[in-house]
Amino acid sequence: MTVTIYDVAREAGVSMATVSRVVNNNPNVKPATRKKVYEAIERLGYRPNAVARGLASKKTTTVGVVIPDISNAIFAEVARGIEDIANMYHYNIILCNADKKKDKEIRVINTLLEKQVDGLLFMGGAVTEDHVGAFKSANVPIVLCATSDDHNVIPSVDINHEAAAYDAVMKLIDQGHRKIAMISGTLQDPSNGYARFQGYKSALESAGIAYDESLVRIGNYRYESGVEAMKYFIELPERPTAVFSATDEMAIGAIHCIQDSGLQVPGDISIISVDNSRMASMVRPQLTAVAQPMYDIGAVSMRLLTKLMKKENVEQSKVVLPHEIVVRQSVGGI
Amino acid sequence: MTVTIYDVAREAGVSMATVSRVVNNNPNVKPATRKKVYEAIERLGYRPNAVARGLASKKTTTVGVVIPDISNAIFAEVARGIEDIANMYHYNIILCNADKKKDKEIRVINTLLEKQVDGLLFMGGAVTEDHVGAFKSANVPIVLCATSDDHNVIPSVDINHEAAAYDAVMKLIDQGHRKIAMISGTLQDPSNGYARFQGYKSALESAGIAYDESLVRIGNYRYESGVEAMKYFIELPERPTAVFSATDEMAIGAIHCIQDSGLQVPGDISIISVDNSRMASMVRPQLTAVAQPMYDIGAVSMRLLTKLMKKENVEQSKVVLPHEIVVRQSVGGI
DNA sequence: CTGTTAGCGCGTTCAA
DNA sequence: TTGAACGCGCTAACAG
Repeated sequence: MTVTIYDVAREAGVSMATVSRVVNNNPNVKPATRKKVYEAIERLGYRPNAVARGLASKKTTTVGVVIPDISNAIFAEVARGIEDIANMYHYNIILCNADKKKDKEIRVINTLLEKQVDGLLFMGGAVTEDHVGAFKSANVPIVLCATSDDHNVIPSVDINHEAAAYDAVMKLIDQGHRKIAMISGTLQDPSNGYARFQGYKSALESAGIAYDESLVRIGNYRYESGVEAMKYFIELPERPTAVFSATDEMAIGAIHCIQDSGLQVPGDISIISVDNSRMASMVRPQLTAVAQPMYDIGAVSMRLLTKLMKKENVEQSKVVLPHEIVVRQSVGGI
Repeated sequence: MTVTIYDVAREAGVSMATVSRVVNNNPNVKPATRKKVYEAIERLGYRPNAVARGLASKKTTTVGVVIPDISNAIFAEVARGIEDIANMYHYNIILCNADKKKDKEIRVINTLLEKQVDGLLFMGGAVTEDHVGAFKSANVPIVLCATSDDHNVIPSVDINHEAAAYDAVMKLIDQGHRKIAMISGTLQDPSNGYARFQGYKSALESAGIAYDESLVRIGNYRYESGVEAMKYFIELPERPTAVFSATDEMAIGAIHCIQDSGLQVPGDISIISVDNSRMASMVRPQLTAVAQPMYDIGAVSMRLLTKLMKKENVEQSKVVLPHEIVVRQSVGGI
């Protein structure tokens, strides 16, 4: 039924070792022999069995990717960066959604490890002790991707979320805004949530603006929660003149909420966010945002992982990619 | 270093066959023995090697997914549907982007097959003879997902793209429009391109409207190409009163182009599209669109694949999911 | 440059 | 209910 390396060997009149050599591009094969083997392979339609190879060589050329949610544009972009680089280095990726749920994350990490992936890219919520434990039980390299690690012990690639948020809010302050609201993600989320919230607070603080709890709403990163939050802000006795959103999508919800209630962006209220997904230029007014280089985060972390897997020594195991503010039309002066 | 089933066997004082049985939940094990084995597993931190298991059992519990581009929201949604169901049936997925490029598709299909996936989900451009050849050389089930197959010989899950387009254009016609333009995808793309274009033409025809070549522009599915196409239409001596876009994203580009040139949607020009991605309600005016149930297409095709992999007999190997028109605000009467 | 021989870690008969 | 033994298809020494 299935044709094996042994069949090819017989067909070509050589040993299976020789077939293995030509299949793996080992130079120590006489061209004539190589040709014979290729012909036999062709004739038989031989396809190497990567599972057997994996068992024998202890390498699978596949890496595990745990991701919160592939249907989220941000993560999908990261995933594309990962896969492109993986592909370039002849790795395949096993993708697992874990929705930032700790138990699900631990579970998929384990099944990925059972599948003998050569490395693991982890994108998730908080990195807890249990995560670190699971990582340590693996004897393959791990890199955190767009995820922070308080313990600072696992290689990672990310932006500085707090600084990004700080810069965004500073932009608002520079334009003269003082009453600045924030649509945040859950504070349980270290990077997209907590860190960005901290950035917001410290920007206010460094401008001497008192932090006002009533000016912060927690959303779930989605469009609808952006409009909900904004609705709340608009109904405030003294409504903010600007709002900082932790994500583009919530920002777009906020913009539409403002417009739907007869106000103008940025005329009445300015909006800024962090992400700069492709959607940012797909709104009117176009969204001013701090750019988070998602594709690059994916690509760089995969590249780092390849180095780790090859046991090359890396100078920098914690890389922080730069962010920059992309000025479009949603922020105005006061 | 790595603890194997043999180590566990020794630790528990049983044979490796017994360990294998408890790991695989074989009922023929005395509870006391089972307990001993579990304890040994715990003590040693044993993790079954799925590669070895795959070689021995000839099943990997992983399926291959070839997808055009995971960073495209539409496909990302399908992928999520796939992964959720895969997960439910304890499969993992290896994801490969192939950008609808034939040679890349063939290549990844082959590496996926080398990796001994138990099944394959194919989402791509045209299904050529070469594709069919590759599929046949596999001795695992394949299902086409959101992709059509002219030869009609491979199991598939999709909507009827032509009918969806027809319905969309009919909606416009029902509102009194006669001068209806189309922003199409490339006609080389069977489903998103050619089929939707055919639907457009046949809707016109059934309404007795002459087809006008100058009213069709080919885009690349992206936002920018939507604004390009619309710019062209607006500058026409007699501009259309409605436009049908093959995708949401191009439709949103068209809406913004119209608005940026001082016209109104739907006051001056109506817009309708096929997709109904989450973005459709993230524009003003909100986009009227024919809904393509992407998540379901993914979920159903994965479900179908599980049946095929279990050799259950399926009644319907070509499933066409229903589409429906979601009326929002971008279409008006004339 | 080529062939022989051991495993890789596990599932699966077949006996007991 | 349990164990012994074989083989899955291939890589990796080691010889020659």
